[in-house]
Amino acid sequence: MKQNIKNNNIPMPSLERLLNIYRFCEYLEEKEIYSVSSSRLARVFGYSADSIRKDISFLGWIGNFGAGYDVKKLKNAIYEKLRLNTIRRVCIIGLGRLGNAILNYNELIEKGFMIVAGFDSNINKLETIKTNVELFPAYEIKDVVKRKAIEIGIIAVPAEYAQETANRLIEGGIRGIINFAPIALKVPENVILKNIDLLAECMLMSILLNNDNK
Amino acid sequence: MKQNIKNNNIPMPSLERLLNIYRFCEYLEEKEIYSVSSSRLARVFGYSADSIRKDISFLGWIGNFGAGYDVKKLKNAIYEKLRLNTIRRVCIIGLGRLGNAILNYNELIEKGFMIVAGFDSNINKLETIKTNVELFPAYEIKDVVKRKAIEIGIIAVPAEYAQETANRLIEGGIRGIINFAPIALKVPENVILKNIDLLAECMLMSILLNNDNK
DNA sequence: TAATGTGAATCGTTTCACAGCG
DNA sequence: CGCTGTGAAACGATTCACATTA
Repeated sequence: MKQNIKNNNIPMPSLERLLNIYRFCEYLEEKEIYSVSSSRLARVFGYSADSIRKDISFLGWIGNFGAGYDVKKLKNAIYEKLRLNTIRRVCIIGLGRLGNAILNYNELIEKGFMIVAGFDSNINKLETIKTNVELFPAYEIKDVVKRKAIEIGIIAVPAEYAQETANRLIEGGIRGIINFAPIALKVPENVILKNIDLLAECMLMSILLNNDNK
Repeated sequence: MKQNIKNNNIPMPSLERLLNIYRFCEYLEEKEIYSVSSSRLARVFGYSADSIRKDISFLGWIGNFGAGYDVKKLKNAIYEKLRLNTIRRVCIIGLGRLGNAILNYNELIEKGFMIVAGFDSNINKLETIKTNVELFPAYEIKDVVKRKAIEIGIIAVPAEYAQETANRLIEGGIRGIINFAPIALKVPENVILKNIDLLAECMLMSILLNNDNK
C-alpha cells in the first residue's frame, strides 16, 4: 500500500538523506572544503554517522579509510547513482500567492526543473502576472500537459479544486504530482503523488509541543 | 538521533495518519455522512485498513463492531487525545511571495494557529503589505517572540539567512520552527524543527520517476 | 590513529490472522 | 455476516560492534 518504490534498492530514507548530503557537498565546494567525514555530516543533519556511512555504501562508493570522503567524488557519486542530471518539465496550477511564489523559485531550474507552463482558472489573472513562463487557462491543462510533455504538476489551488485539477493533469498524462492542498488526492498507481502540507506540519508540531510538557 | 518524540506513546506515522483521518472526518460531517469504516479510510488515503484500525486503537477508542466508526465520535476522540484544541501563537519571518502566501493562509487560524507577527529585513516592505498581522523589522525578532510568547516560527527567508533567523527565534525562546529554506538548520535539542522543502520533494520525485522506467 | 565499510543485533512499524462482538 | 480490535509474525531501517585500511 505505502509508496515504497526503490531506486536501485536504496531505501527511501537513505535517498532523502543522500539528497541532503548532495546539497551539502555543493555548499562545501563553494566554501572550498574538499573533505568531509561521516561524523561531520551526522552533526550537520542530526542523523547518526552509522546511517550516513550505510547510505553512502549504497552508492557502491569507497571513501578514504581514516580520512573521510572527498567532497567532489562524493557529490558526483550521488549525482550519478541517483541520476540527478535528468531534466524535468514542470507545470504549476493555481497562480495565487503560493503559485506565484513557486513560479519565482529559481532554485528549481538550477536543479533541472523547467517550469514550462502555469495555469489558473481566472483568465484576468493570466494577463497581470509578470513572468517568462507561458500561462494558460485551467481548461487547457490536459492539452498543454500532453503537448508539452510535462511530467510533473505542482498543485497550488484551493483544496476544493485540487482533485479536479489532479484529474485533468492525469488525463494529460502527468507522471508525478506535488500537492500543496491539504486534502487526500486520488491518483492511479502509475502516478507518483507527494503532498506538501503546511497545515499538517503545524498540527503535528503542536502535538509534539504538547507532549514536551510532560 | 532521529526525532522520535512520542505522544502518549502513539508512533509518529500513526499520528500523521490520525491527523489526516481527523480532517477527513470534518469533510464527512460536512457531507452529512455519519459512519465510516476502516476500509473506506484505507481507500481514501492509500493506507492499509489494518494500519488504520491499529492507529484508532491507540485512541483507546471502541468502534462499532460490524458497523464501522461513528464519524463524530471518531473525530472527537482524535481531537481529545491529540489535544487539537491547543491554540498556538505563530510568527512568519520573510515576507516575500511565500511569506505573504502563508500570511494569507486562512486554514491556519481555523485550526488554532494565530499568526501574531510577521518579520522582514526590508523595512519598506513592511509598509506596503496589506494585512491585519502586526509587522516588525527582522532585528526585533528576539524581543517580539519573547514579548508575545510566540511558540512557533515559520521561516520563509532565502537559504543564506535561514540559520541567522533561526538563531534569533531561538534567542527569543521559540519552541518549534517550520523551515521552508532548502538548508539544514542547527537548533538546540529542546526546539522542534520541521522542514518543508519543495526542492527536495521535486528531486526525490525525479529519482522515483527515473526508477519507474525500469 | 582516525576514519570507513559492513554483517549482526536491535528496534519500530506494518501486515497477518483470527478472536470478539453487534 | 461484517467489521473492529489485537497479539504474533514479518519486514525494514537503524544502531551496534568490529574488522579494515591509509
